[in-house]
Amino acid sequence: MDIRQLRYFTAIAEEKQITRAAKRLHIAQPPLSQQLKSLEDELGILLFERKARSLELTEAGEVLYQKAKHLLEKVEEAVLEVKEVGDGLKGVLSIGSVKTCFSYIPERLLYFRENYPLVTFRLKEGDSSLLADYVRSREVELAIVRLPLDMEDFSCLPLPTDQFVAVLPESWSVPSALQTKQLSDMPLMLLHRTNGVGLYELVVNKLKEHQLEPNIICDCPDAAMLLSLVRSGLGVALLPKSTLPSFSMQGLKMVPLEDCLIESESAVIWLKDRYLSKKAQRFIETFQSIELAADGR
Amino acid sequence: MDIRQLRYFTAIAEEKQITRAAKRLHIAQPPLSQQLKSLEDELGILLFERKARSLELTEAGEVLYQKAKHLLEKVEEAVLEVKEVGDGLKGVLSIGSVKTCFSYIPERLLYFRENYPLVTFRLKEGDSSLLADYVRSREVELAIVRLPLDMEDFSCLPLPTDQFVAVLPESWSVPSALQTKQLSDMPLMLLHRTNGVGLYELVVNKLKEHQLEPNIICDCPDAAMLLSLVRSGLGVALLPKSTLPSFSMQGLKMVPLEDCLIESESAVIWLKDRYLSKKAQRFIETFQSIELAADGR
DNA sequence: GTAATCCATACAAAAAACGTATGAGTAGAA
DNA sequence: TTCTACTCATACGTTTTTTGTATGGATTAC
Repeated sequence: MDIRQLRYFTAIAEEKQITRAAKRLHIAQPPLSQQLKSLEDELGILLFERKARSLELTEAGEVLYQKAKHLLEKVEEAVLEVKEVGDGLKGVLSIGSVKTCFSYIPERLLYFRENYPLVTFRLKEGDSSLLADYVRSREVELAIVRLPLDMEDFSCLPLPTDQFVAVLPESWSVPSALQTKQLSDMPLMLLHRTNGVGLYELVVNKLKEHQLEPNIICDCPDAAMLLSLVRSGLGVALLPKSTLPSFSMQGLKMVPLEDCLIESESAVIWLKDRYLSKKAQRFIETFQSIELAADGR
Repeated sequence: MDIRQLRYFTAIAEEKQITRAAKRLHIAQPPLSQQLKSLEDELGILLFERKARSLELTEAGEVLYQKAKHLLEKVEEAVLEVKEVGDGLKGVLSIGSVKTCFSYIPERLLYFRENYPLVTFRLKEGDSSLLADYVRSREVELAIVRLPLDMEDFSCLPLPTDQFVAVLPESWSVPSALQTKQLSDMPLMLLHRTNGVGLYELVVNKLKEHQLEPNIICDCPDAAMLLSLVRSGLGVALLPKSTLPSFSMQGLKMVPLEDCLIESESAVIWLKDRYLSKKAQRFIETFQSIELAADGR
């Protein structure tokens, strides 16, 4: 039995005539007679009672007609849904993001969902090297991470570079801007990945390049913890500016670095030369178009 | 899209390998590759992610797999059910029966249902000519009727001939047997069809053949009414013997006709040279085998 | 009785599916 | 690394299936 045969059969059942059904199906009449016969032979039963002028369904034929109609509907439905999923119009998209980049997410998710309302999201977070592993193991399809990162396995879409700012306790007497060299006098606190090379090393190296010996009193993988420590007056945190919108700044003061030497780069990454779902592709396109729009401003 | 292609696809999805799936399907590997490709082309989407050693379903592939599995089950189910109905093992069988033959029914229905427990019944009643019309218009597939009847449109299975008996009020002084000629003295009551020629004419003609002028004081299409009239002492009813088991004989007395001149014939009838459902055919076979068994006694 | 319809069959052409042979790419072992 | 083993994809010829054309038989409408 065949889907085509079922279509033929239902056409005959509805037209009650092979000739008319053949016209409707845009085929000649004899093949349709034959297909009906072969279906009847295969089932070993008579589906139509051949009356003089028209064909009438037998009881078994009626049963098959009801089933076939239902089945054909289901088939159509399945094809449509599979196509939607395949075209990235529907499905679940797993994304990872480091917390310090999370401020990029909401706006873009909102925009994406306007265009693809059937796509839902599953978010994971972690530091960049963990997220890179998630991408490699397919736990997420793409991730928003801070560079540097070993990019051998990944394709990427760079996000706008991001200046580092200093975050000081509000209680401190705070200048409106800082020179980088002033930092060496202050107790610094930096983000540090649980493993791998990242921002921490970037900052330390940058400062050393300028013959500055930083006074790092704490490193921590979590920005919220870090900011709490600042709030308590322990020291000064150095963070990419884009990190801050996600956190409460109560009791804190952000101060830009006047001679900004340190910049942070972020990027959307995904597995290079491997299957990437359509919805992930569309998500990346969305990201891209938003960057372009932002550039245009 | 094709049922075969869905079968192929699910096999690949389950085996995660085209080679293994091809073995399972008893075909060579290349055609299976082709069929998969043609399915993917038709849908316009990738169903499997070609990994080095095995194929993994994409999200769209996973959706199709779930749908396909379900669809294939439904197809199997539909085929089985259609076959059952077509083989007469399942369905609704519409039967008509005149009340005076109803005593034939219960035993045979019981026996039939032992062999075909999924077949259910829809019973209609009426006089023989009405039932003949029901058969012609397909309101019932077969009917149990009293002859005579215009048999041009029908095939039939004759049932055992049936002697007429007289039914008298119990209160009357009743002989243990009657001569037919004694009937002419008595007030007779006969069944009479609402239209058409039937038992009534049969009886009247038979009596006239023997130079007996019957004294018919009532005719009535319904046996129950007729027997009520007898019970009240109005007269004597002449009925086929097989009619009586369906009715209460309280206040009545059945008396055989000694020189039984009048016989009634019944038959199962159905449309000649037209489609007859398998279940009806089986019902007729059952009837036949019961008659044979009864003859053998 | 004739024309018009409709279904079924016969046969040829076109399309689809299949099998064999073969090549390219990758994983695991030597 | 090289070699082997294994998998998938492609090319091409063969077989099977499906379709179209031509035609005959049966039935209805005029």
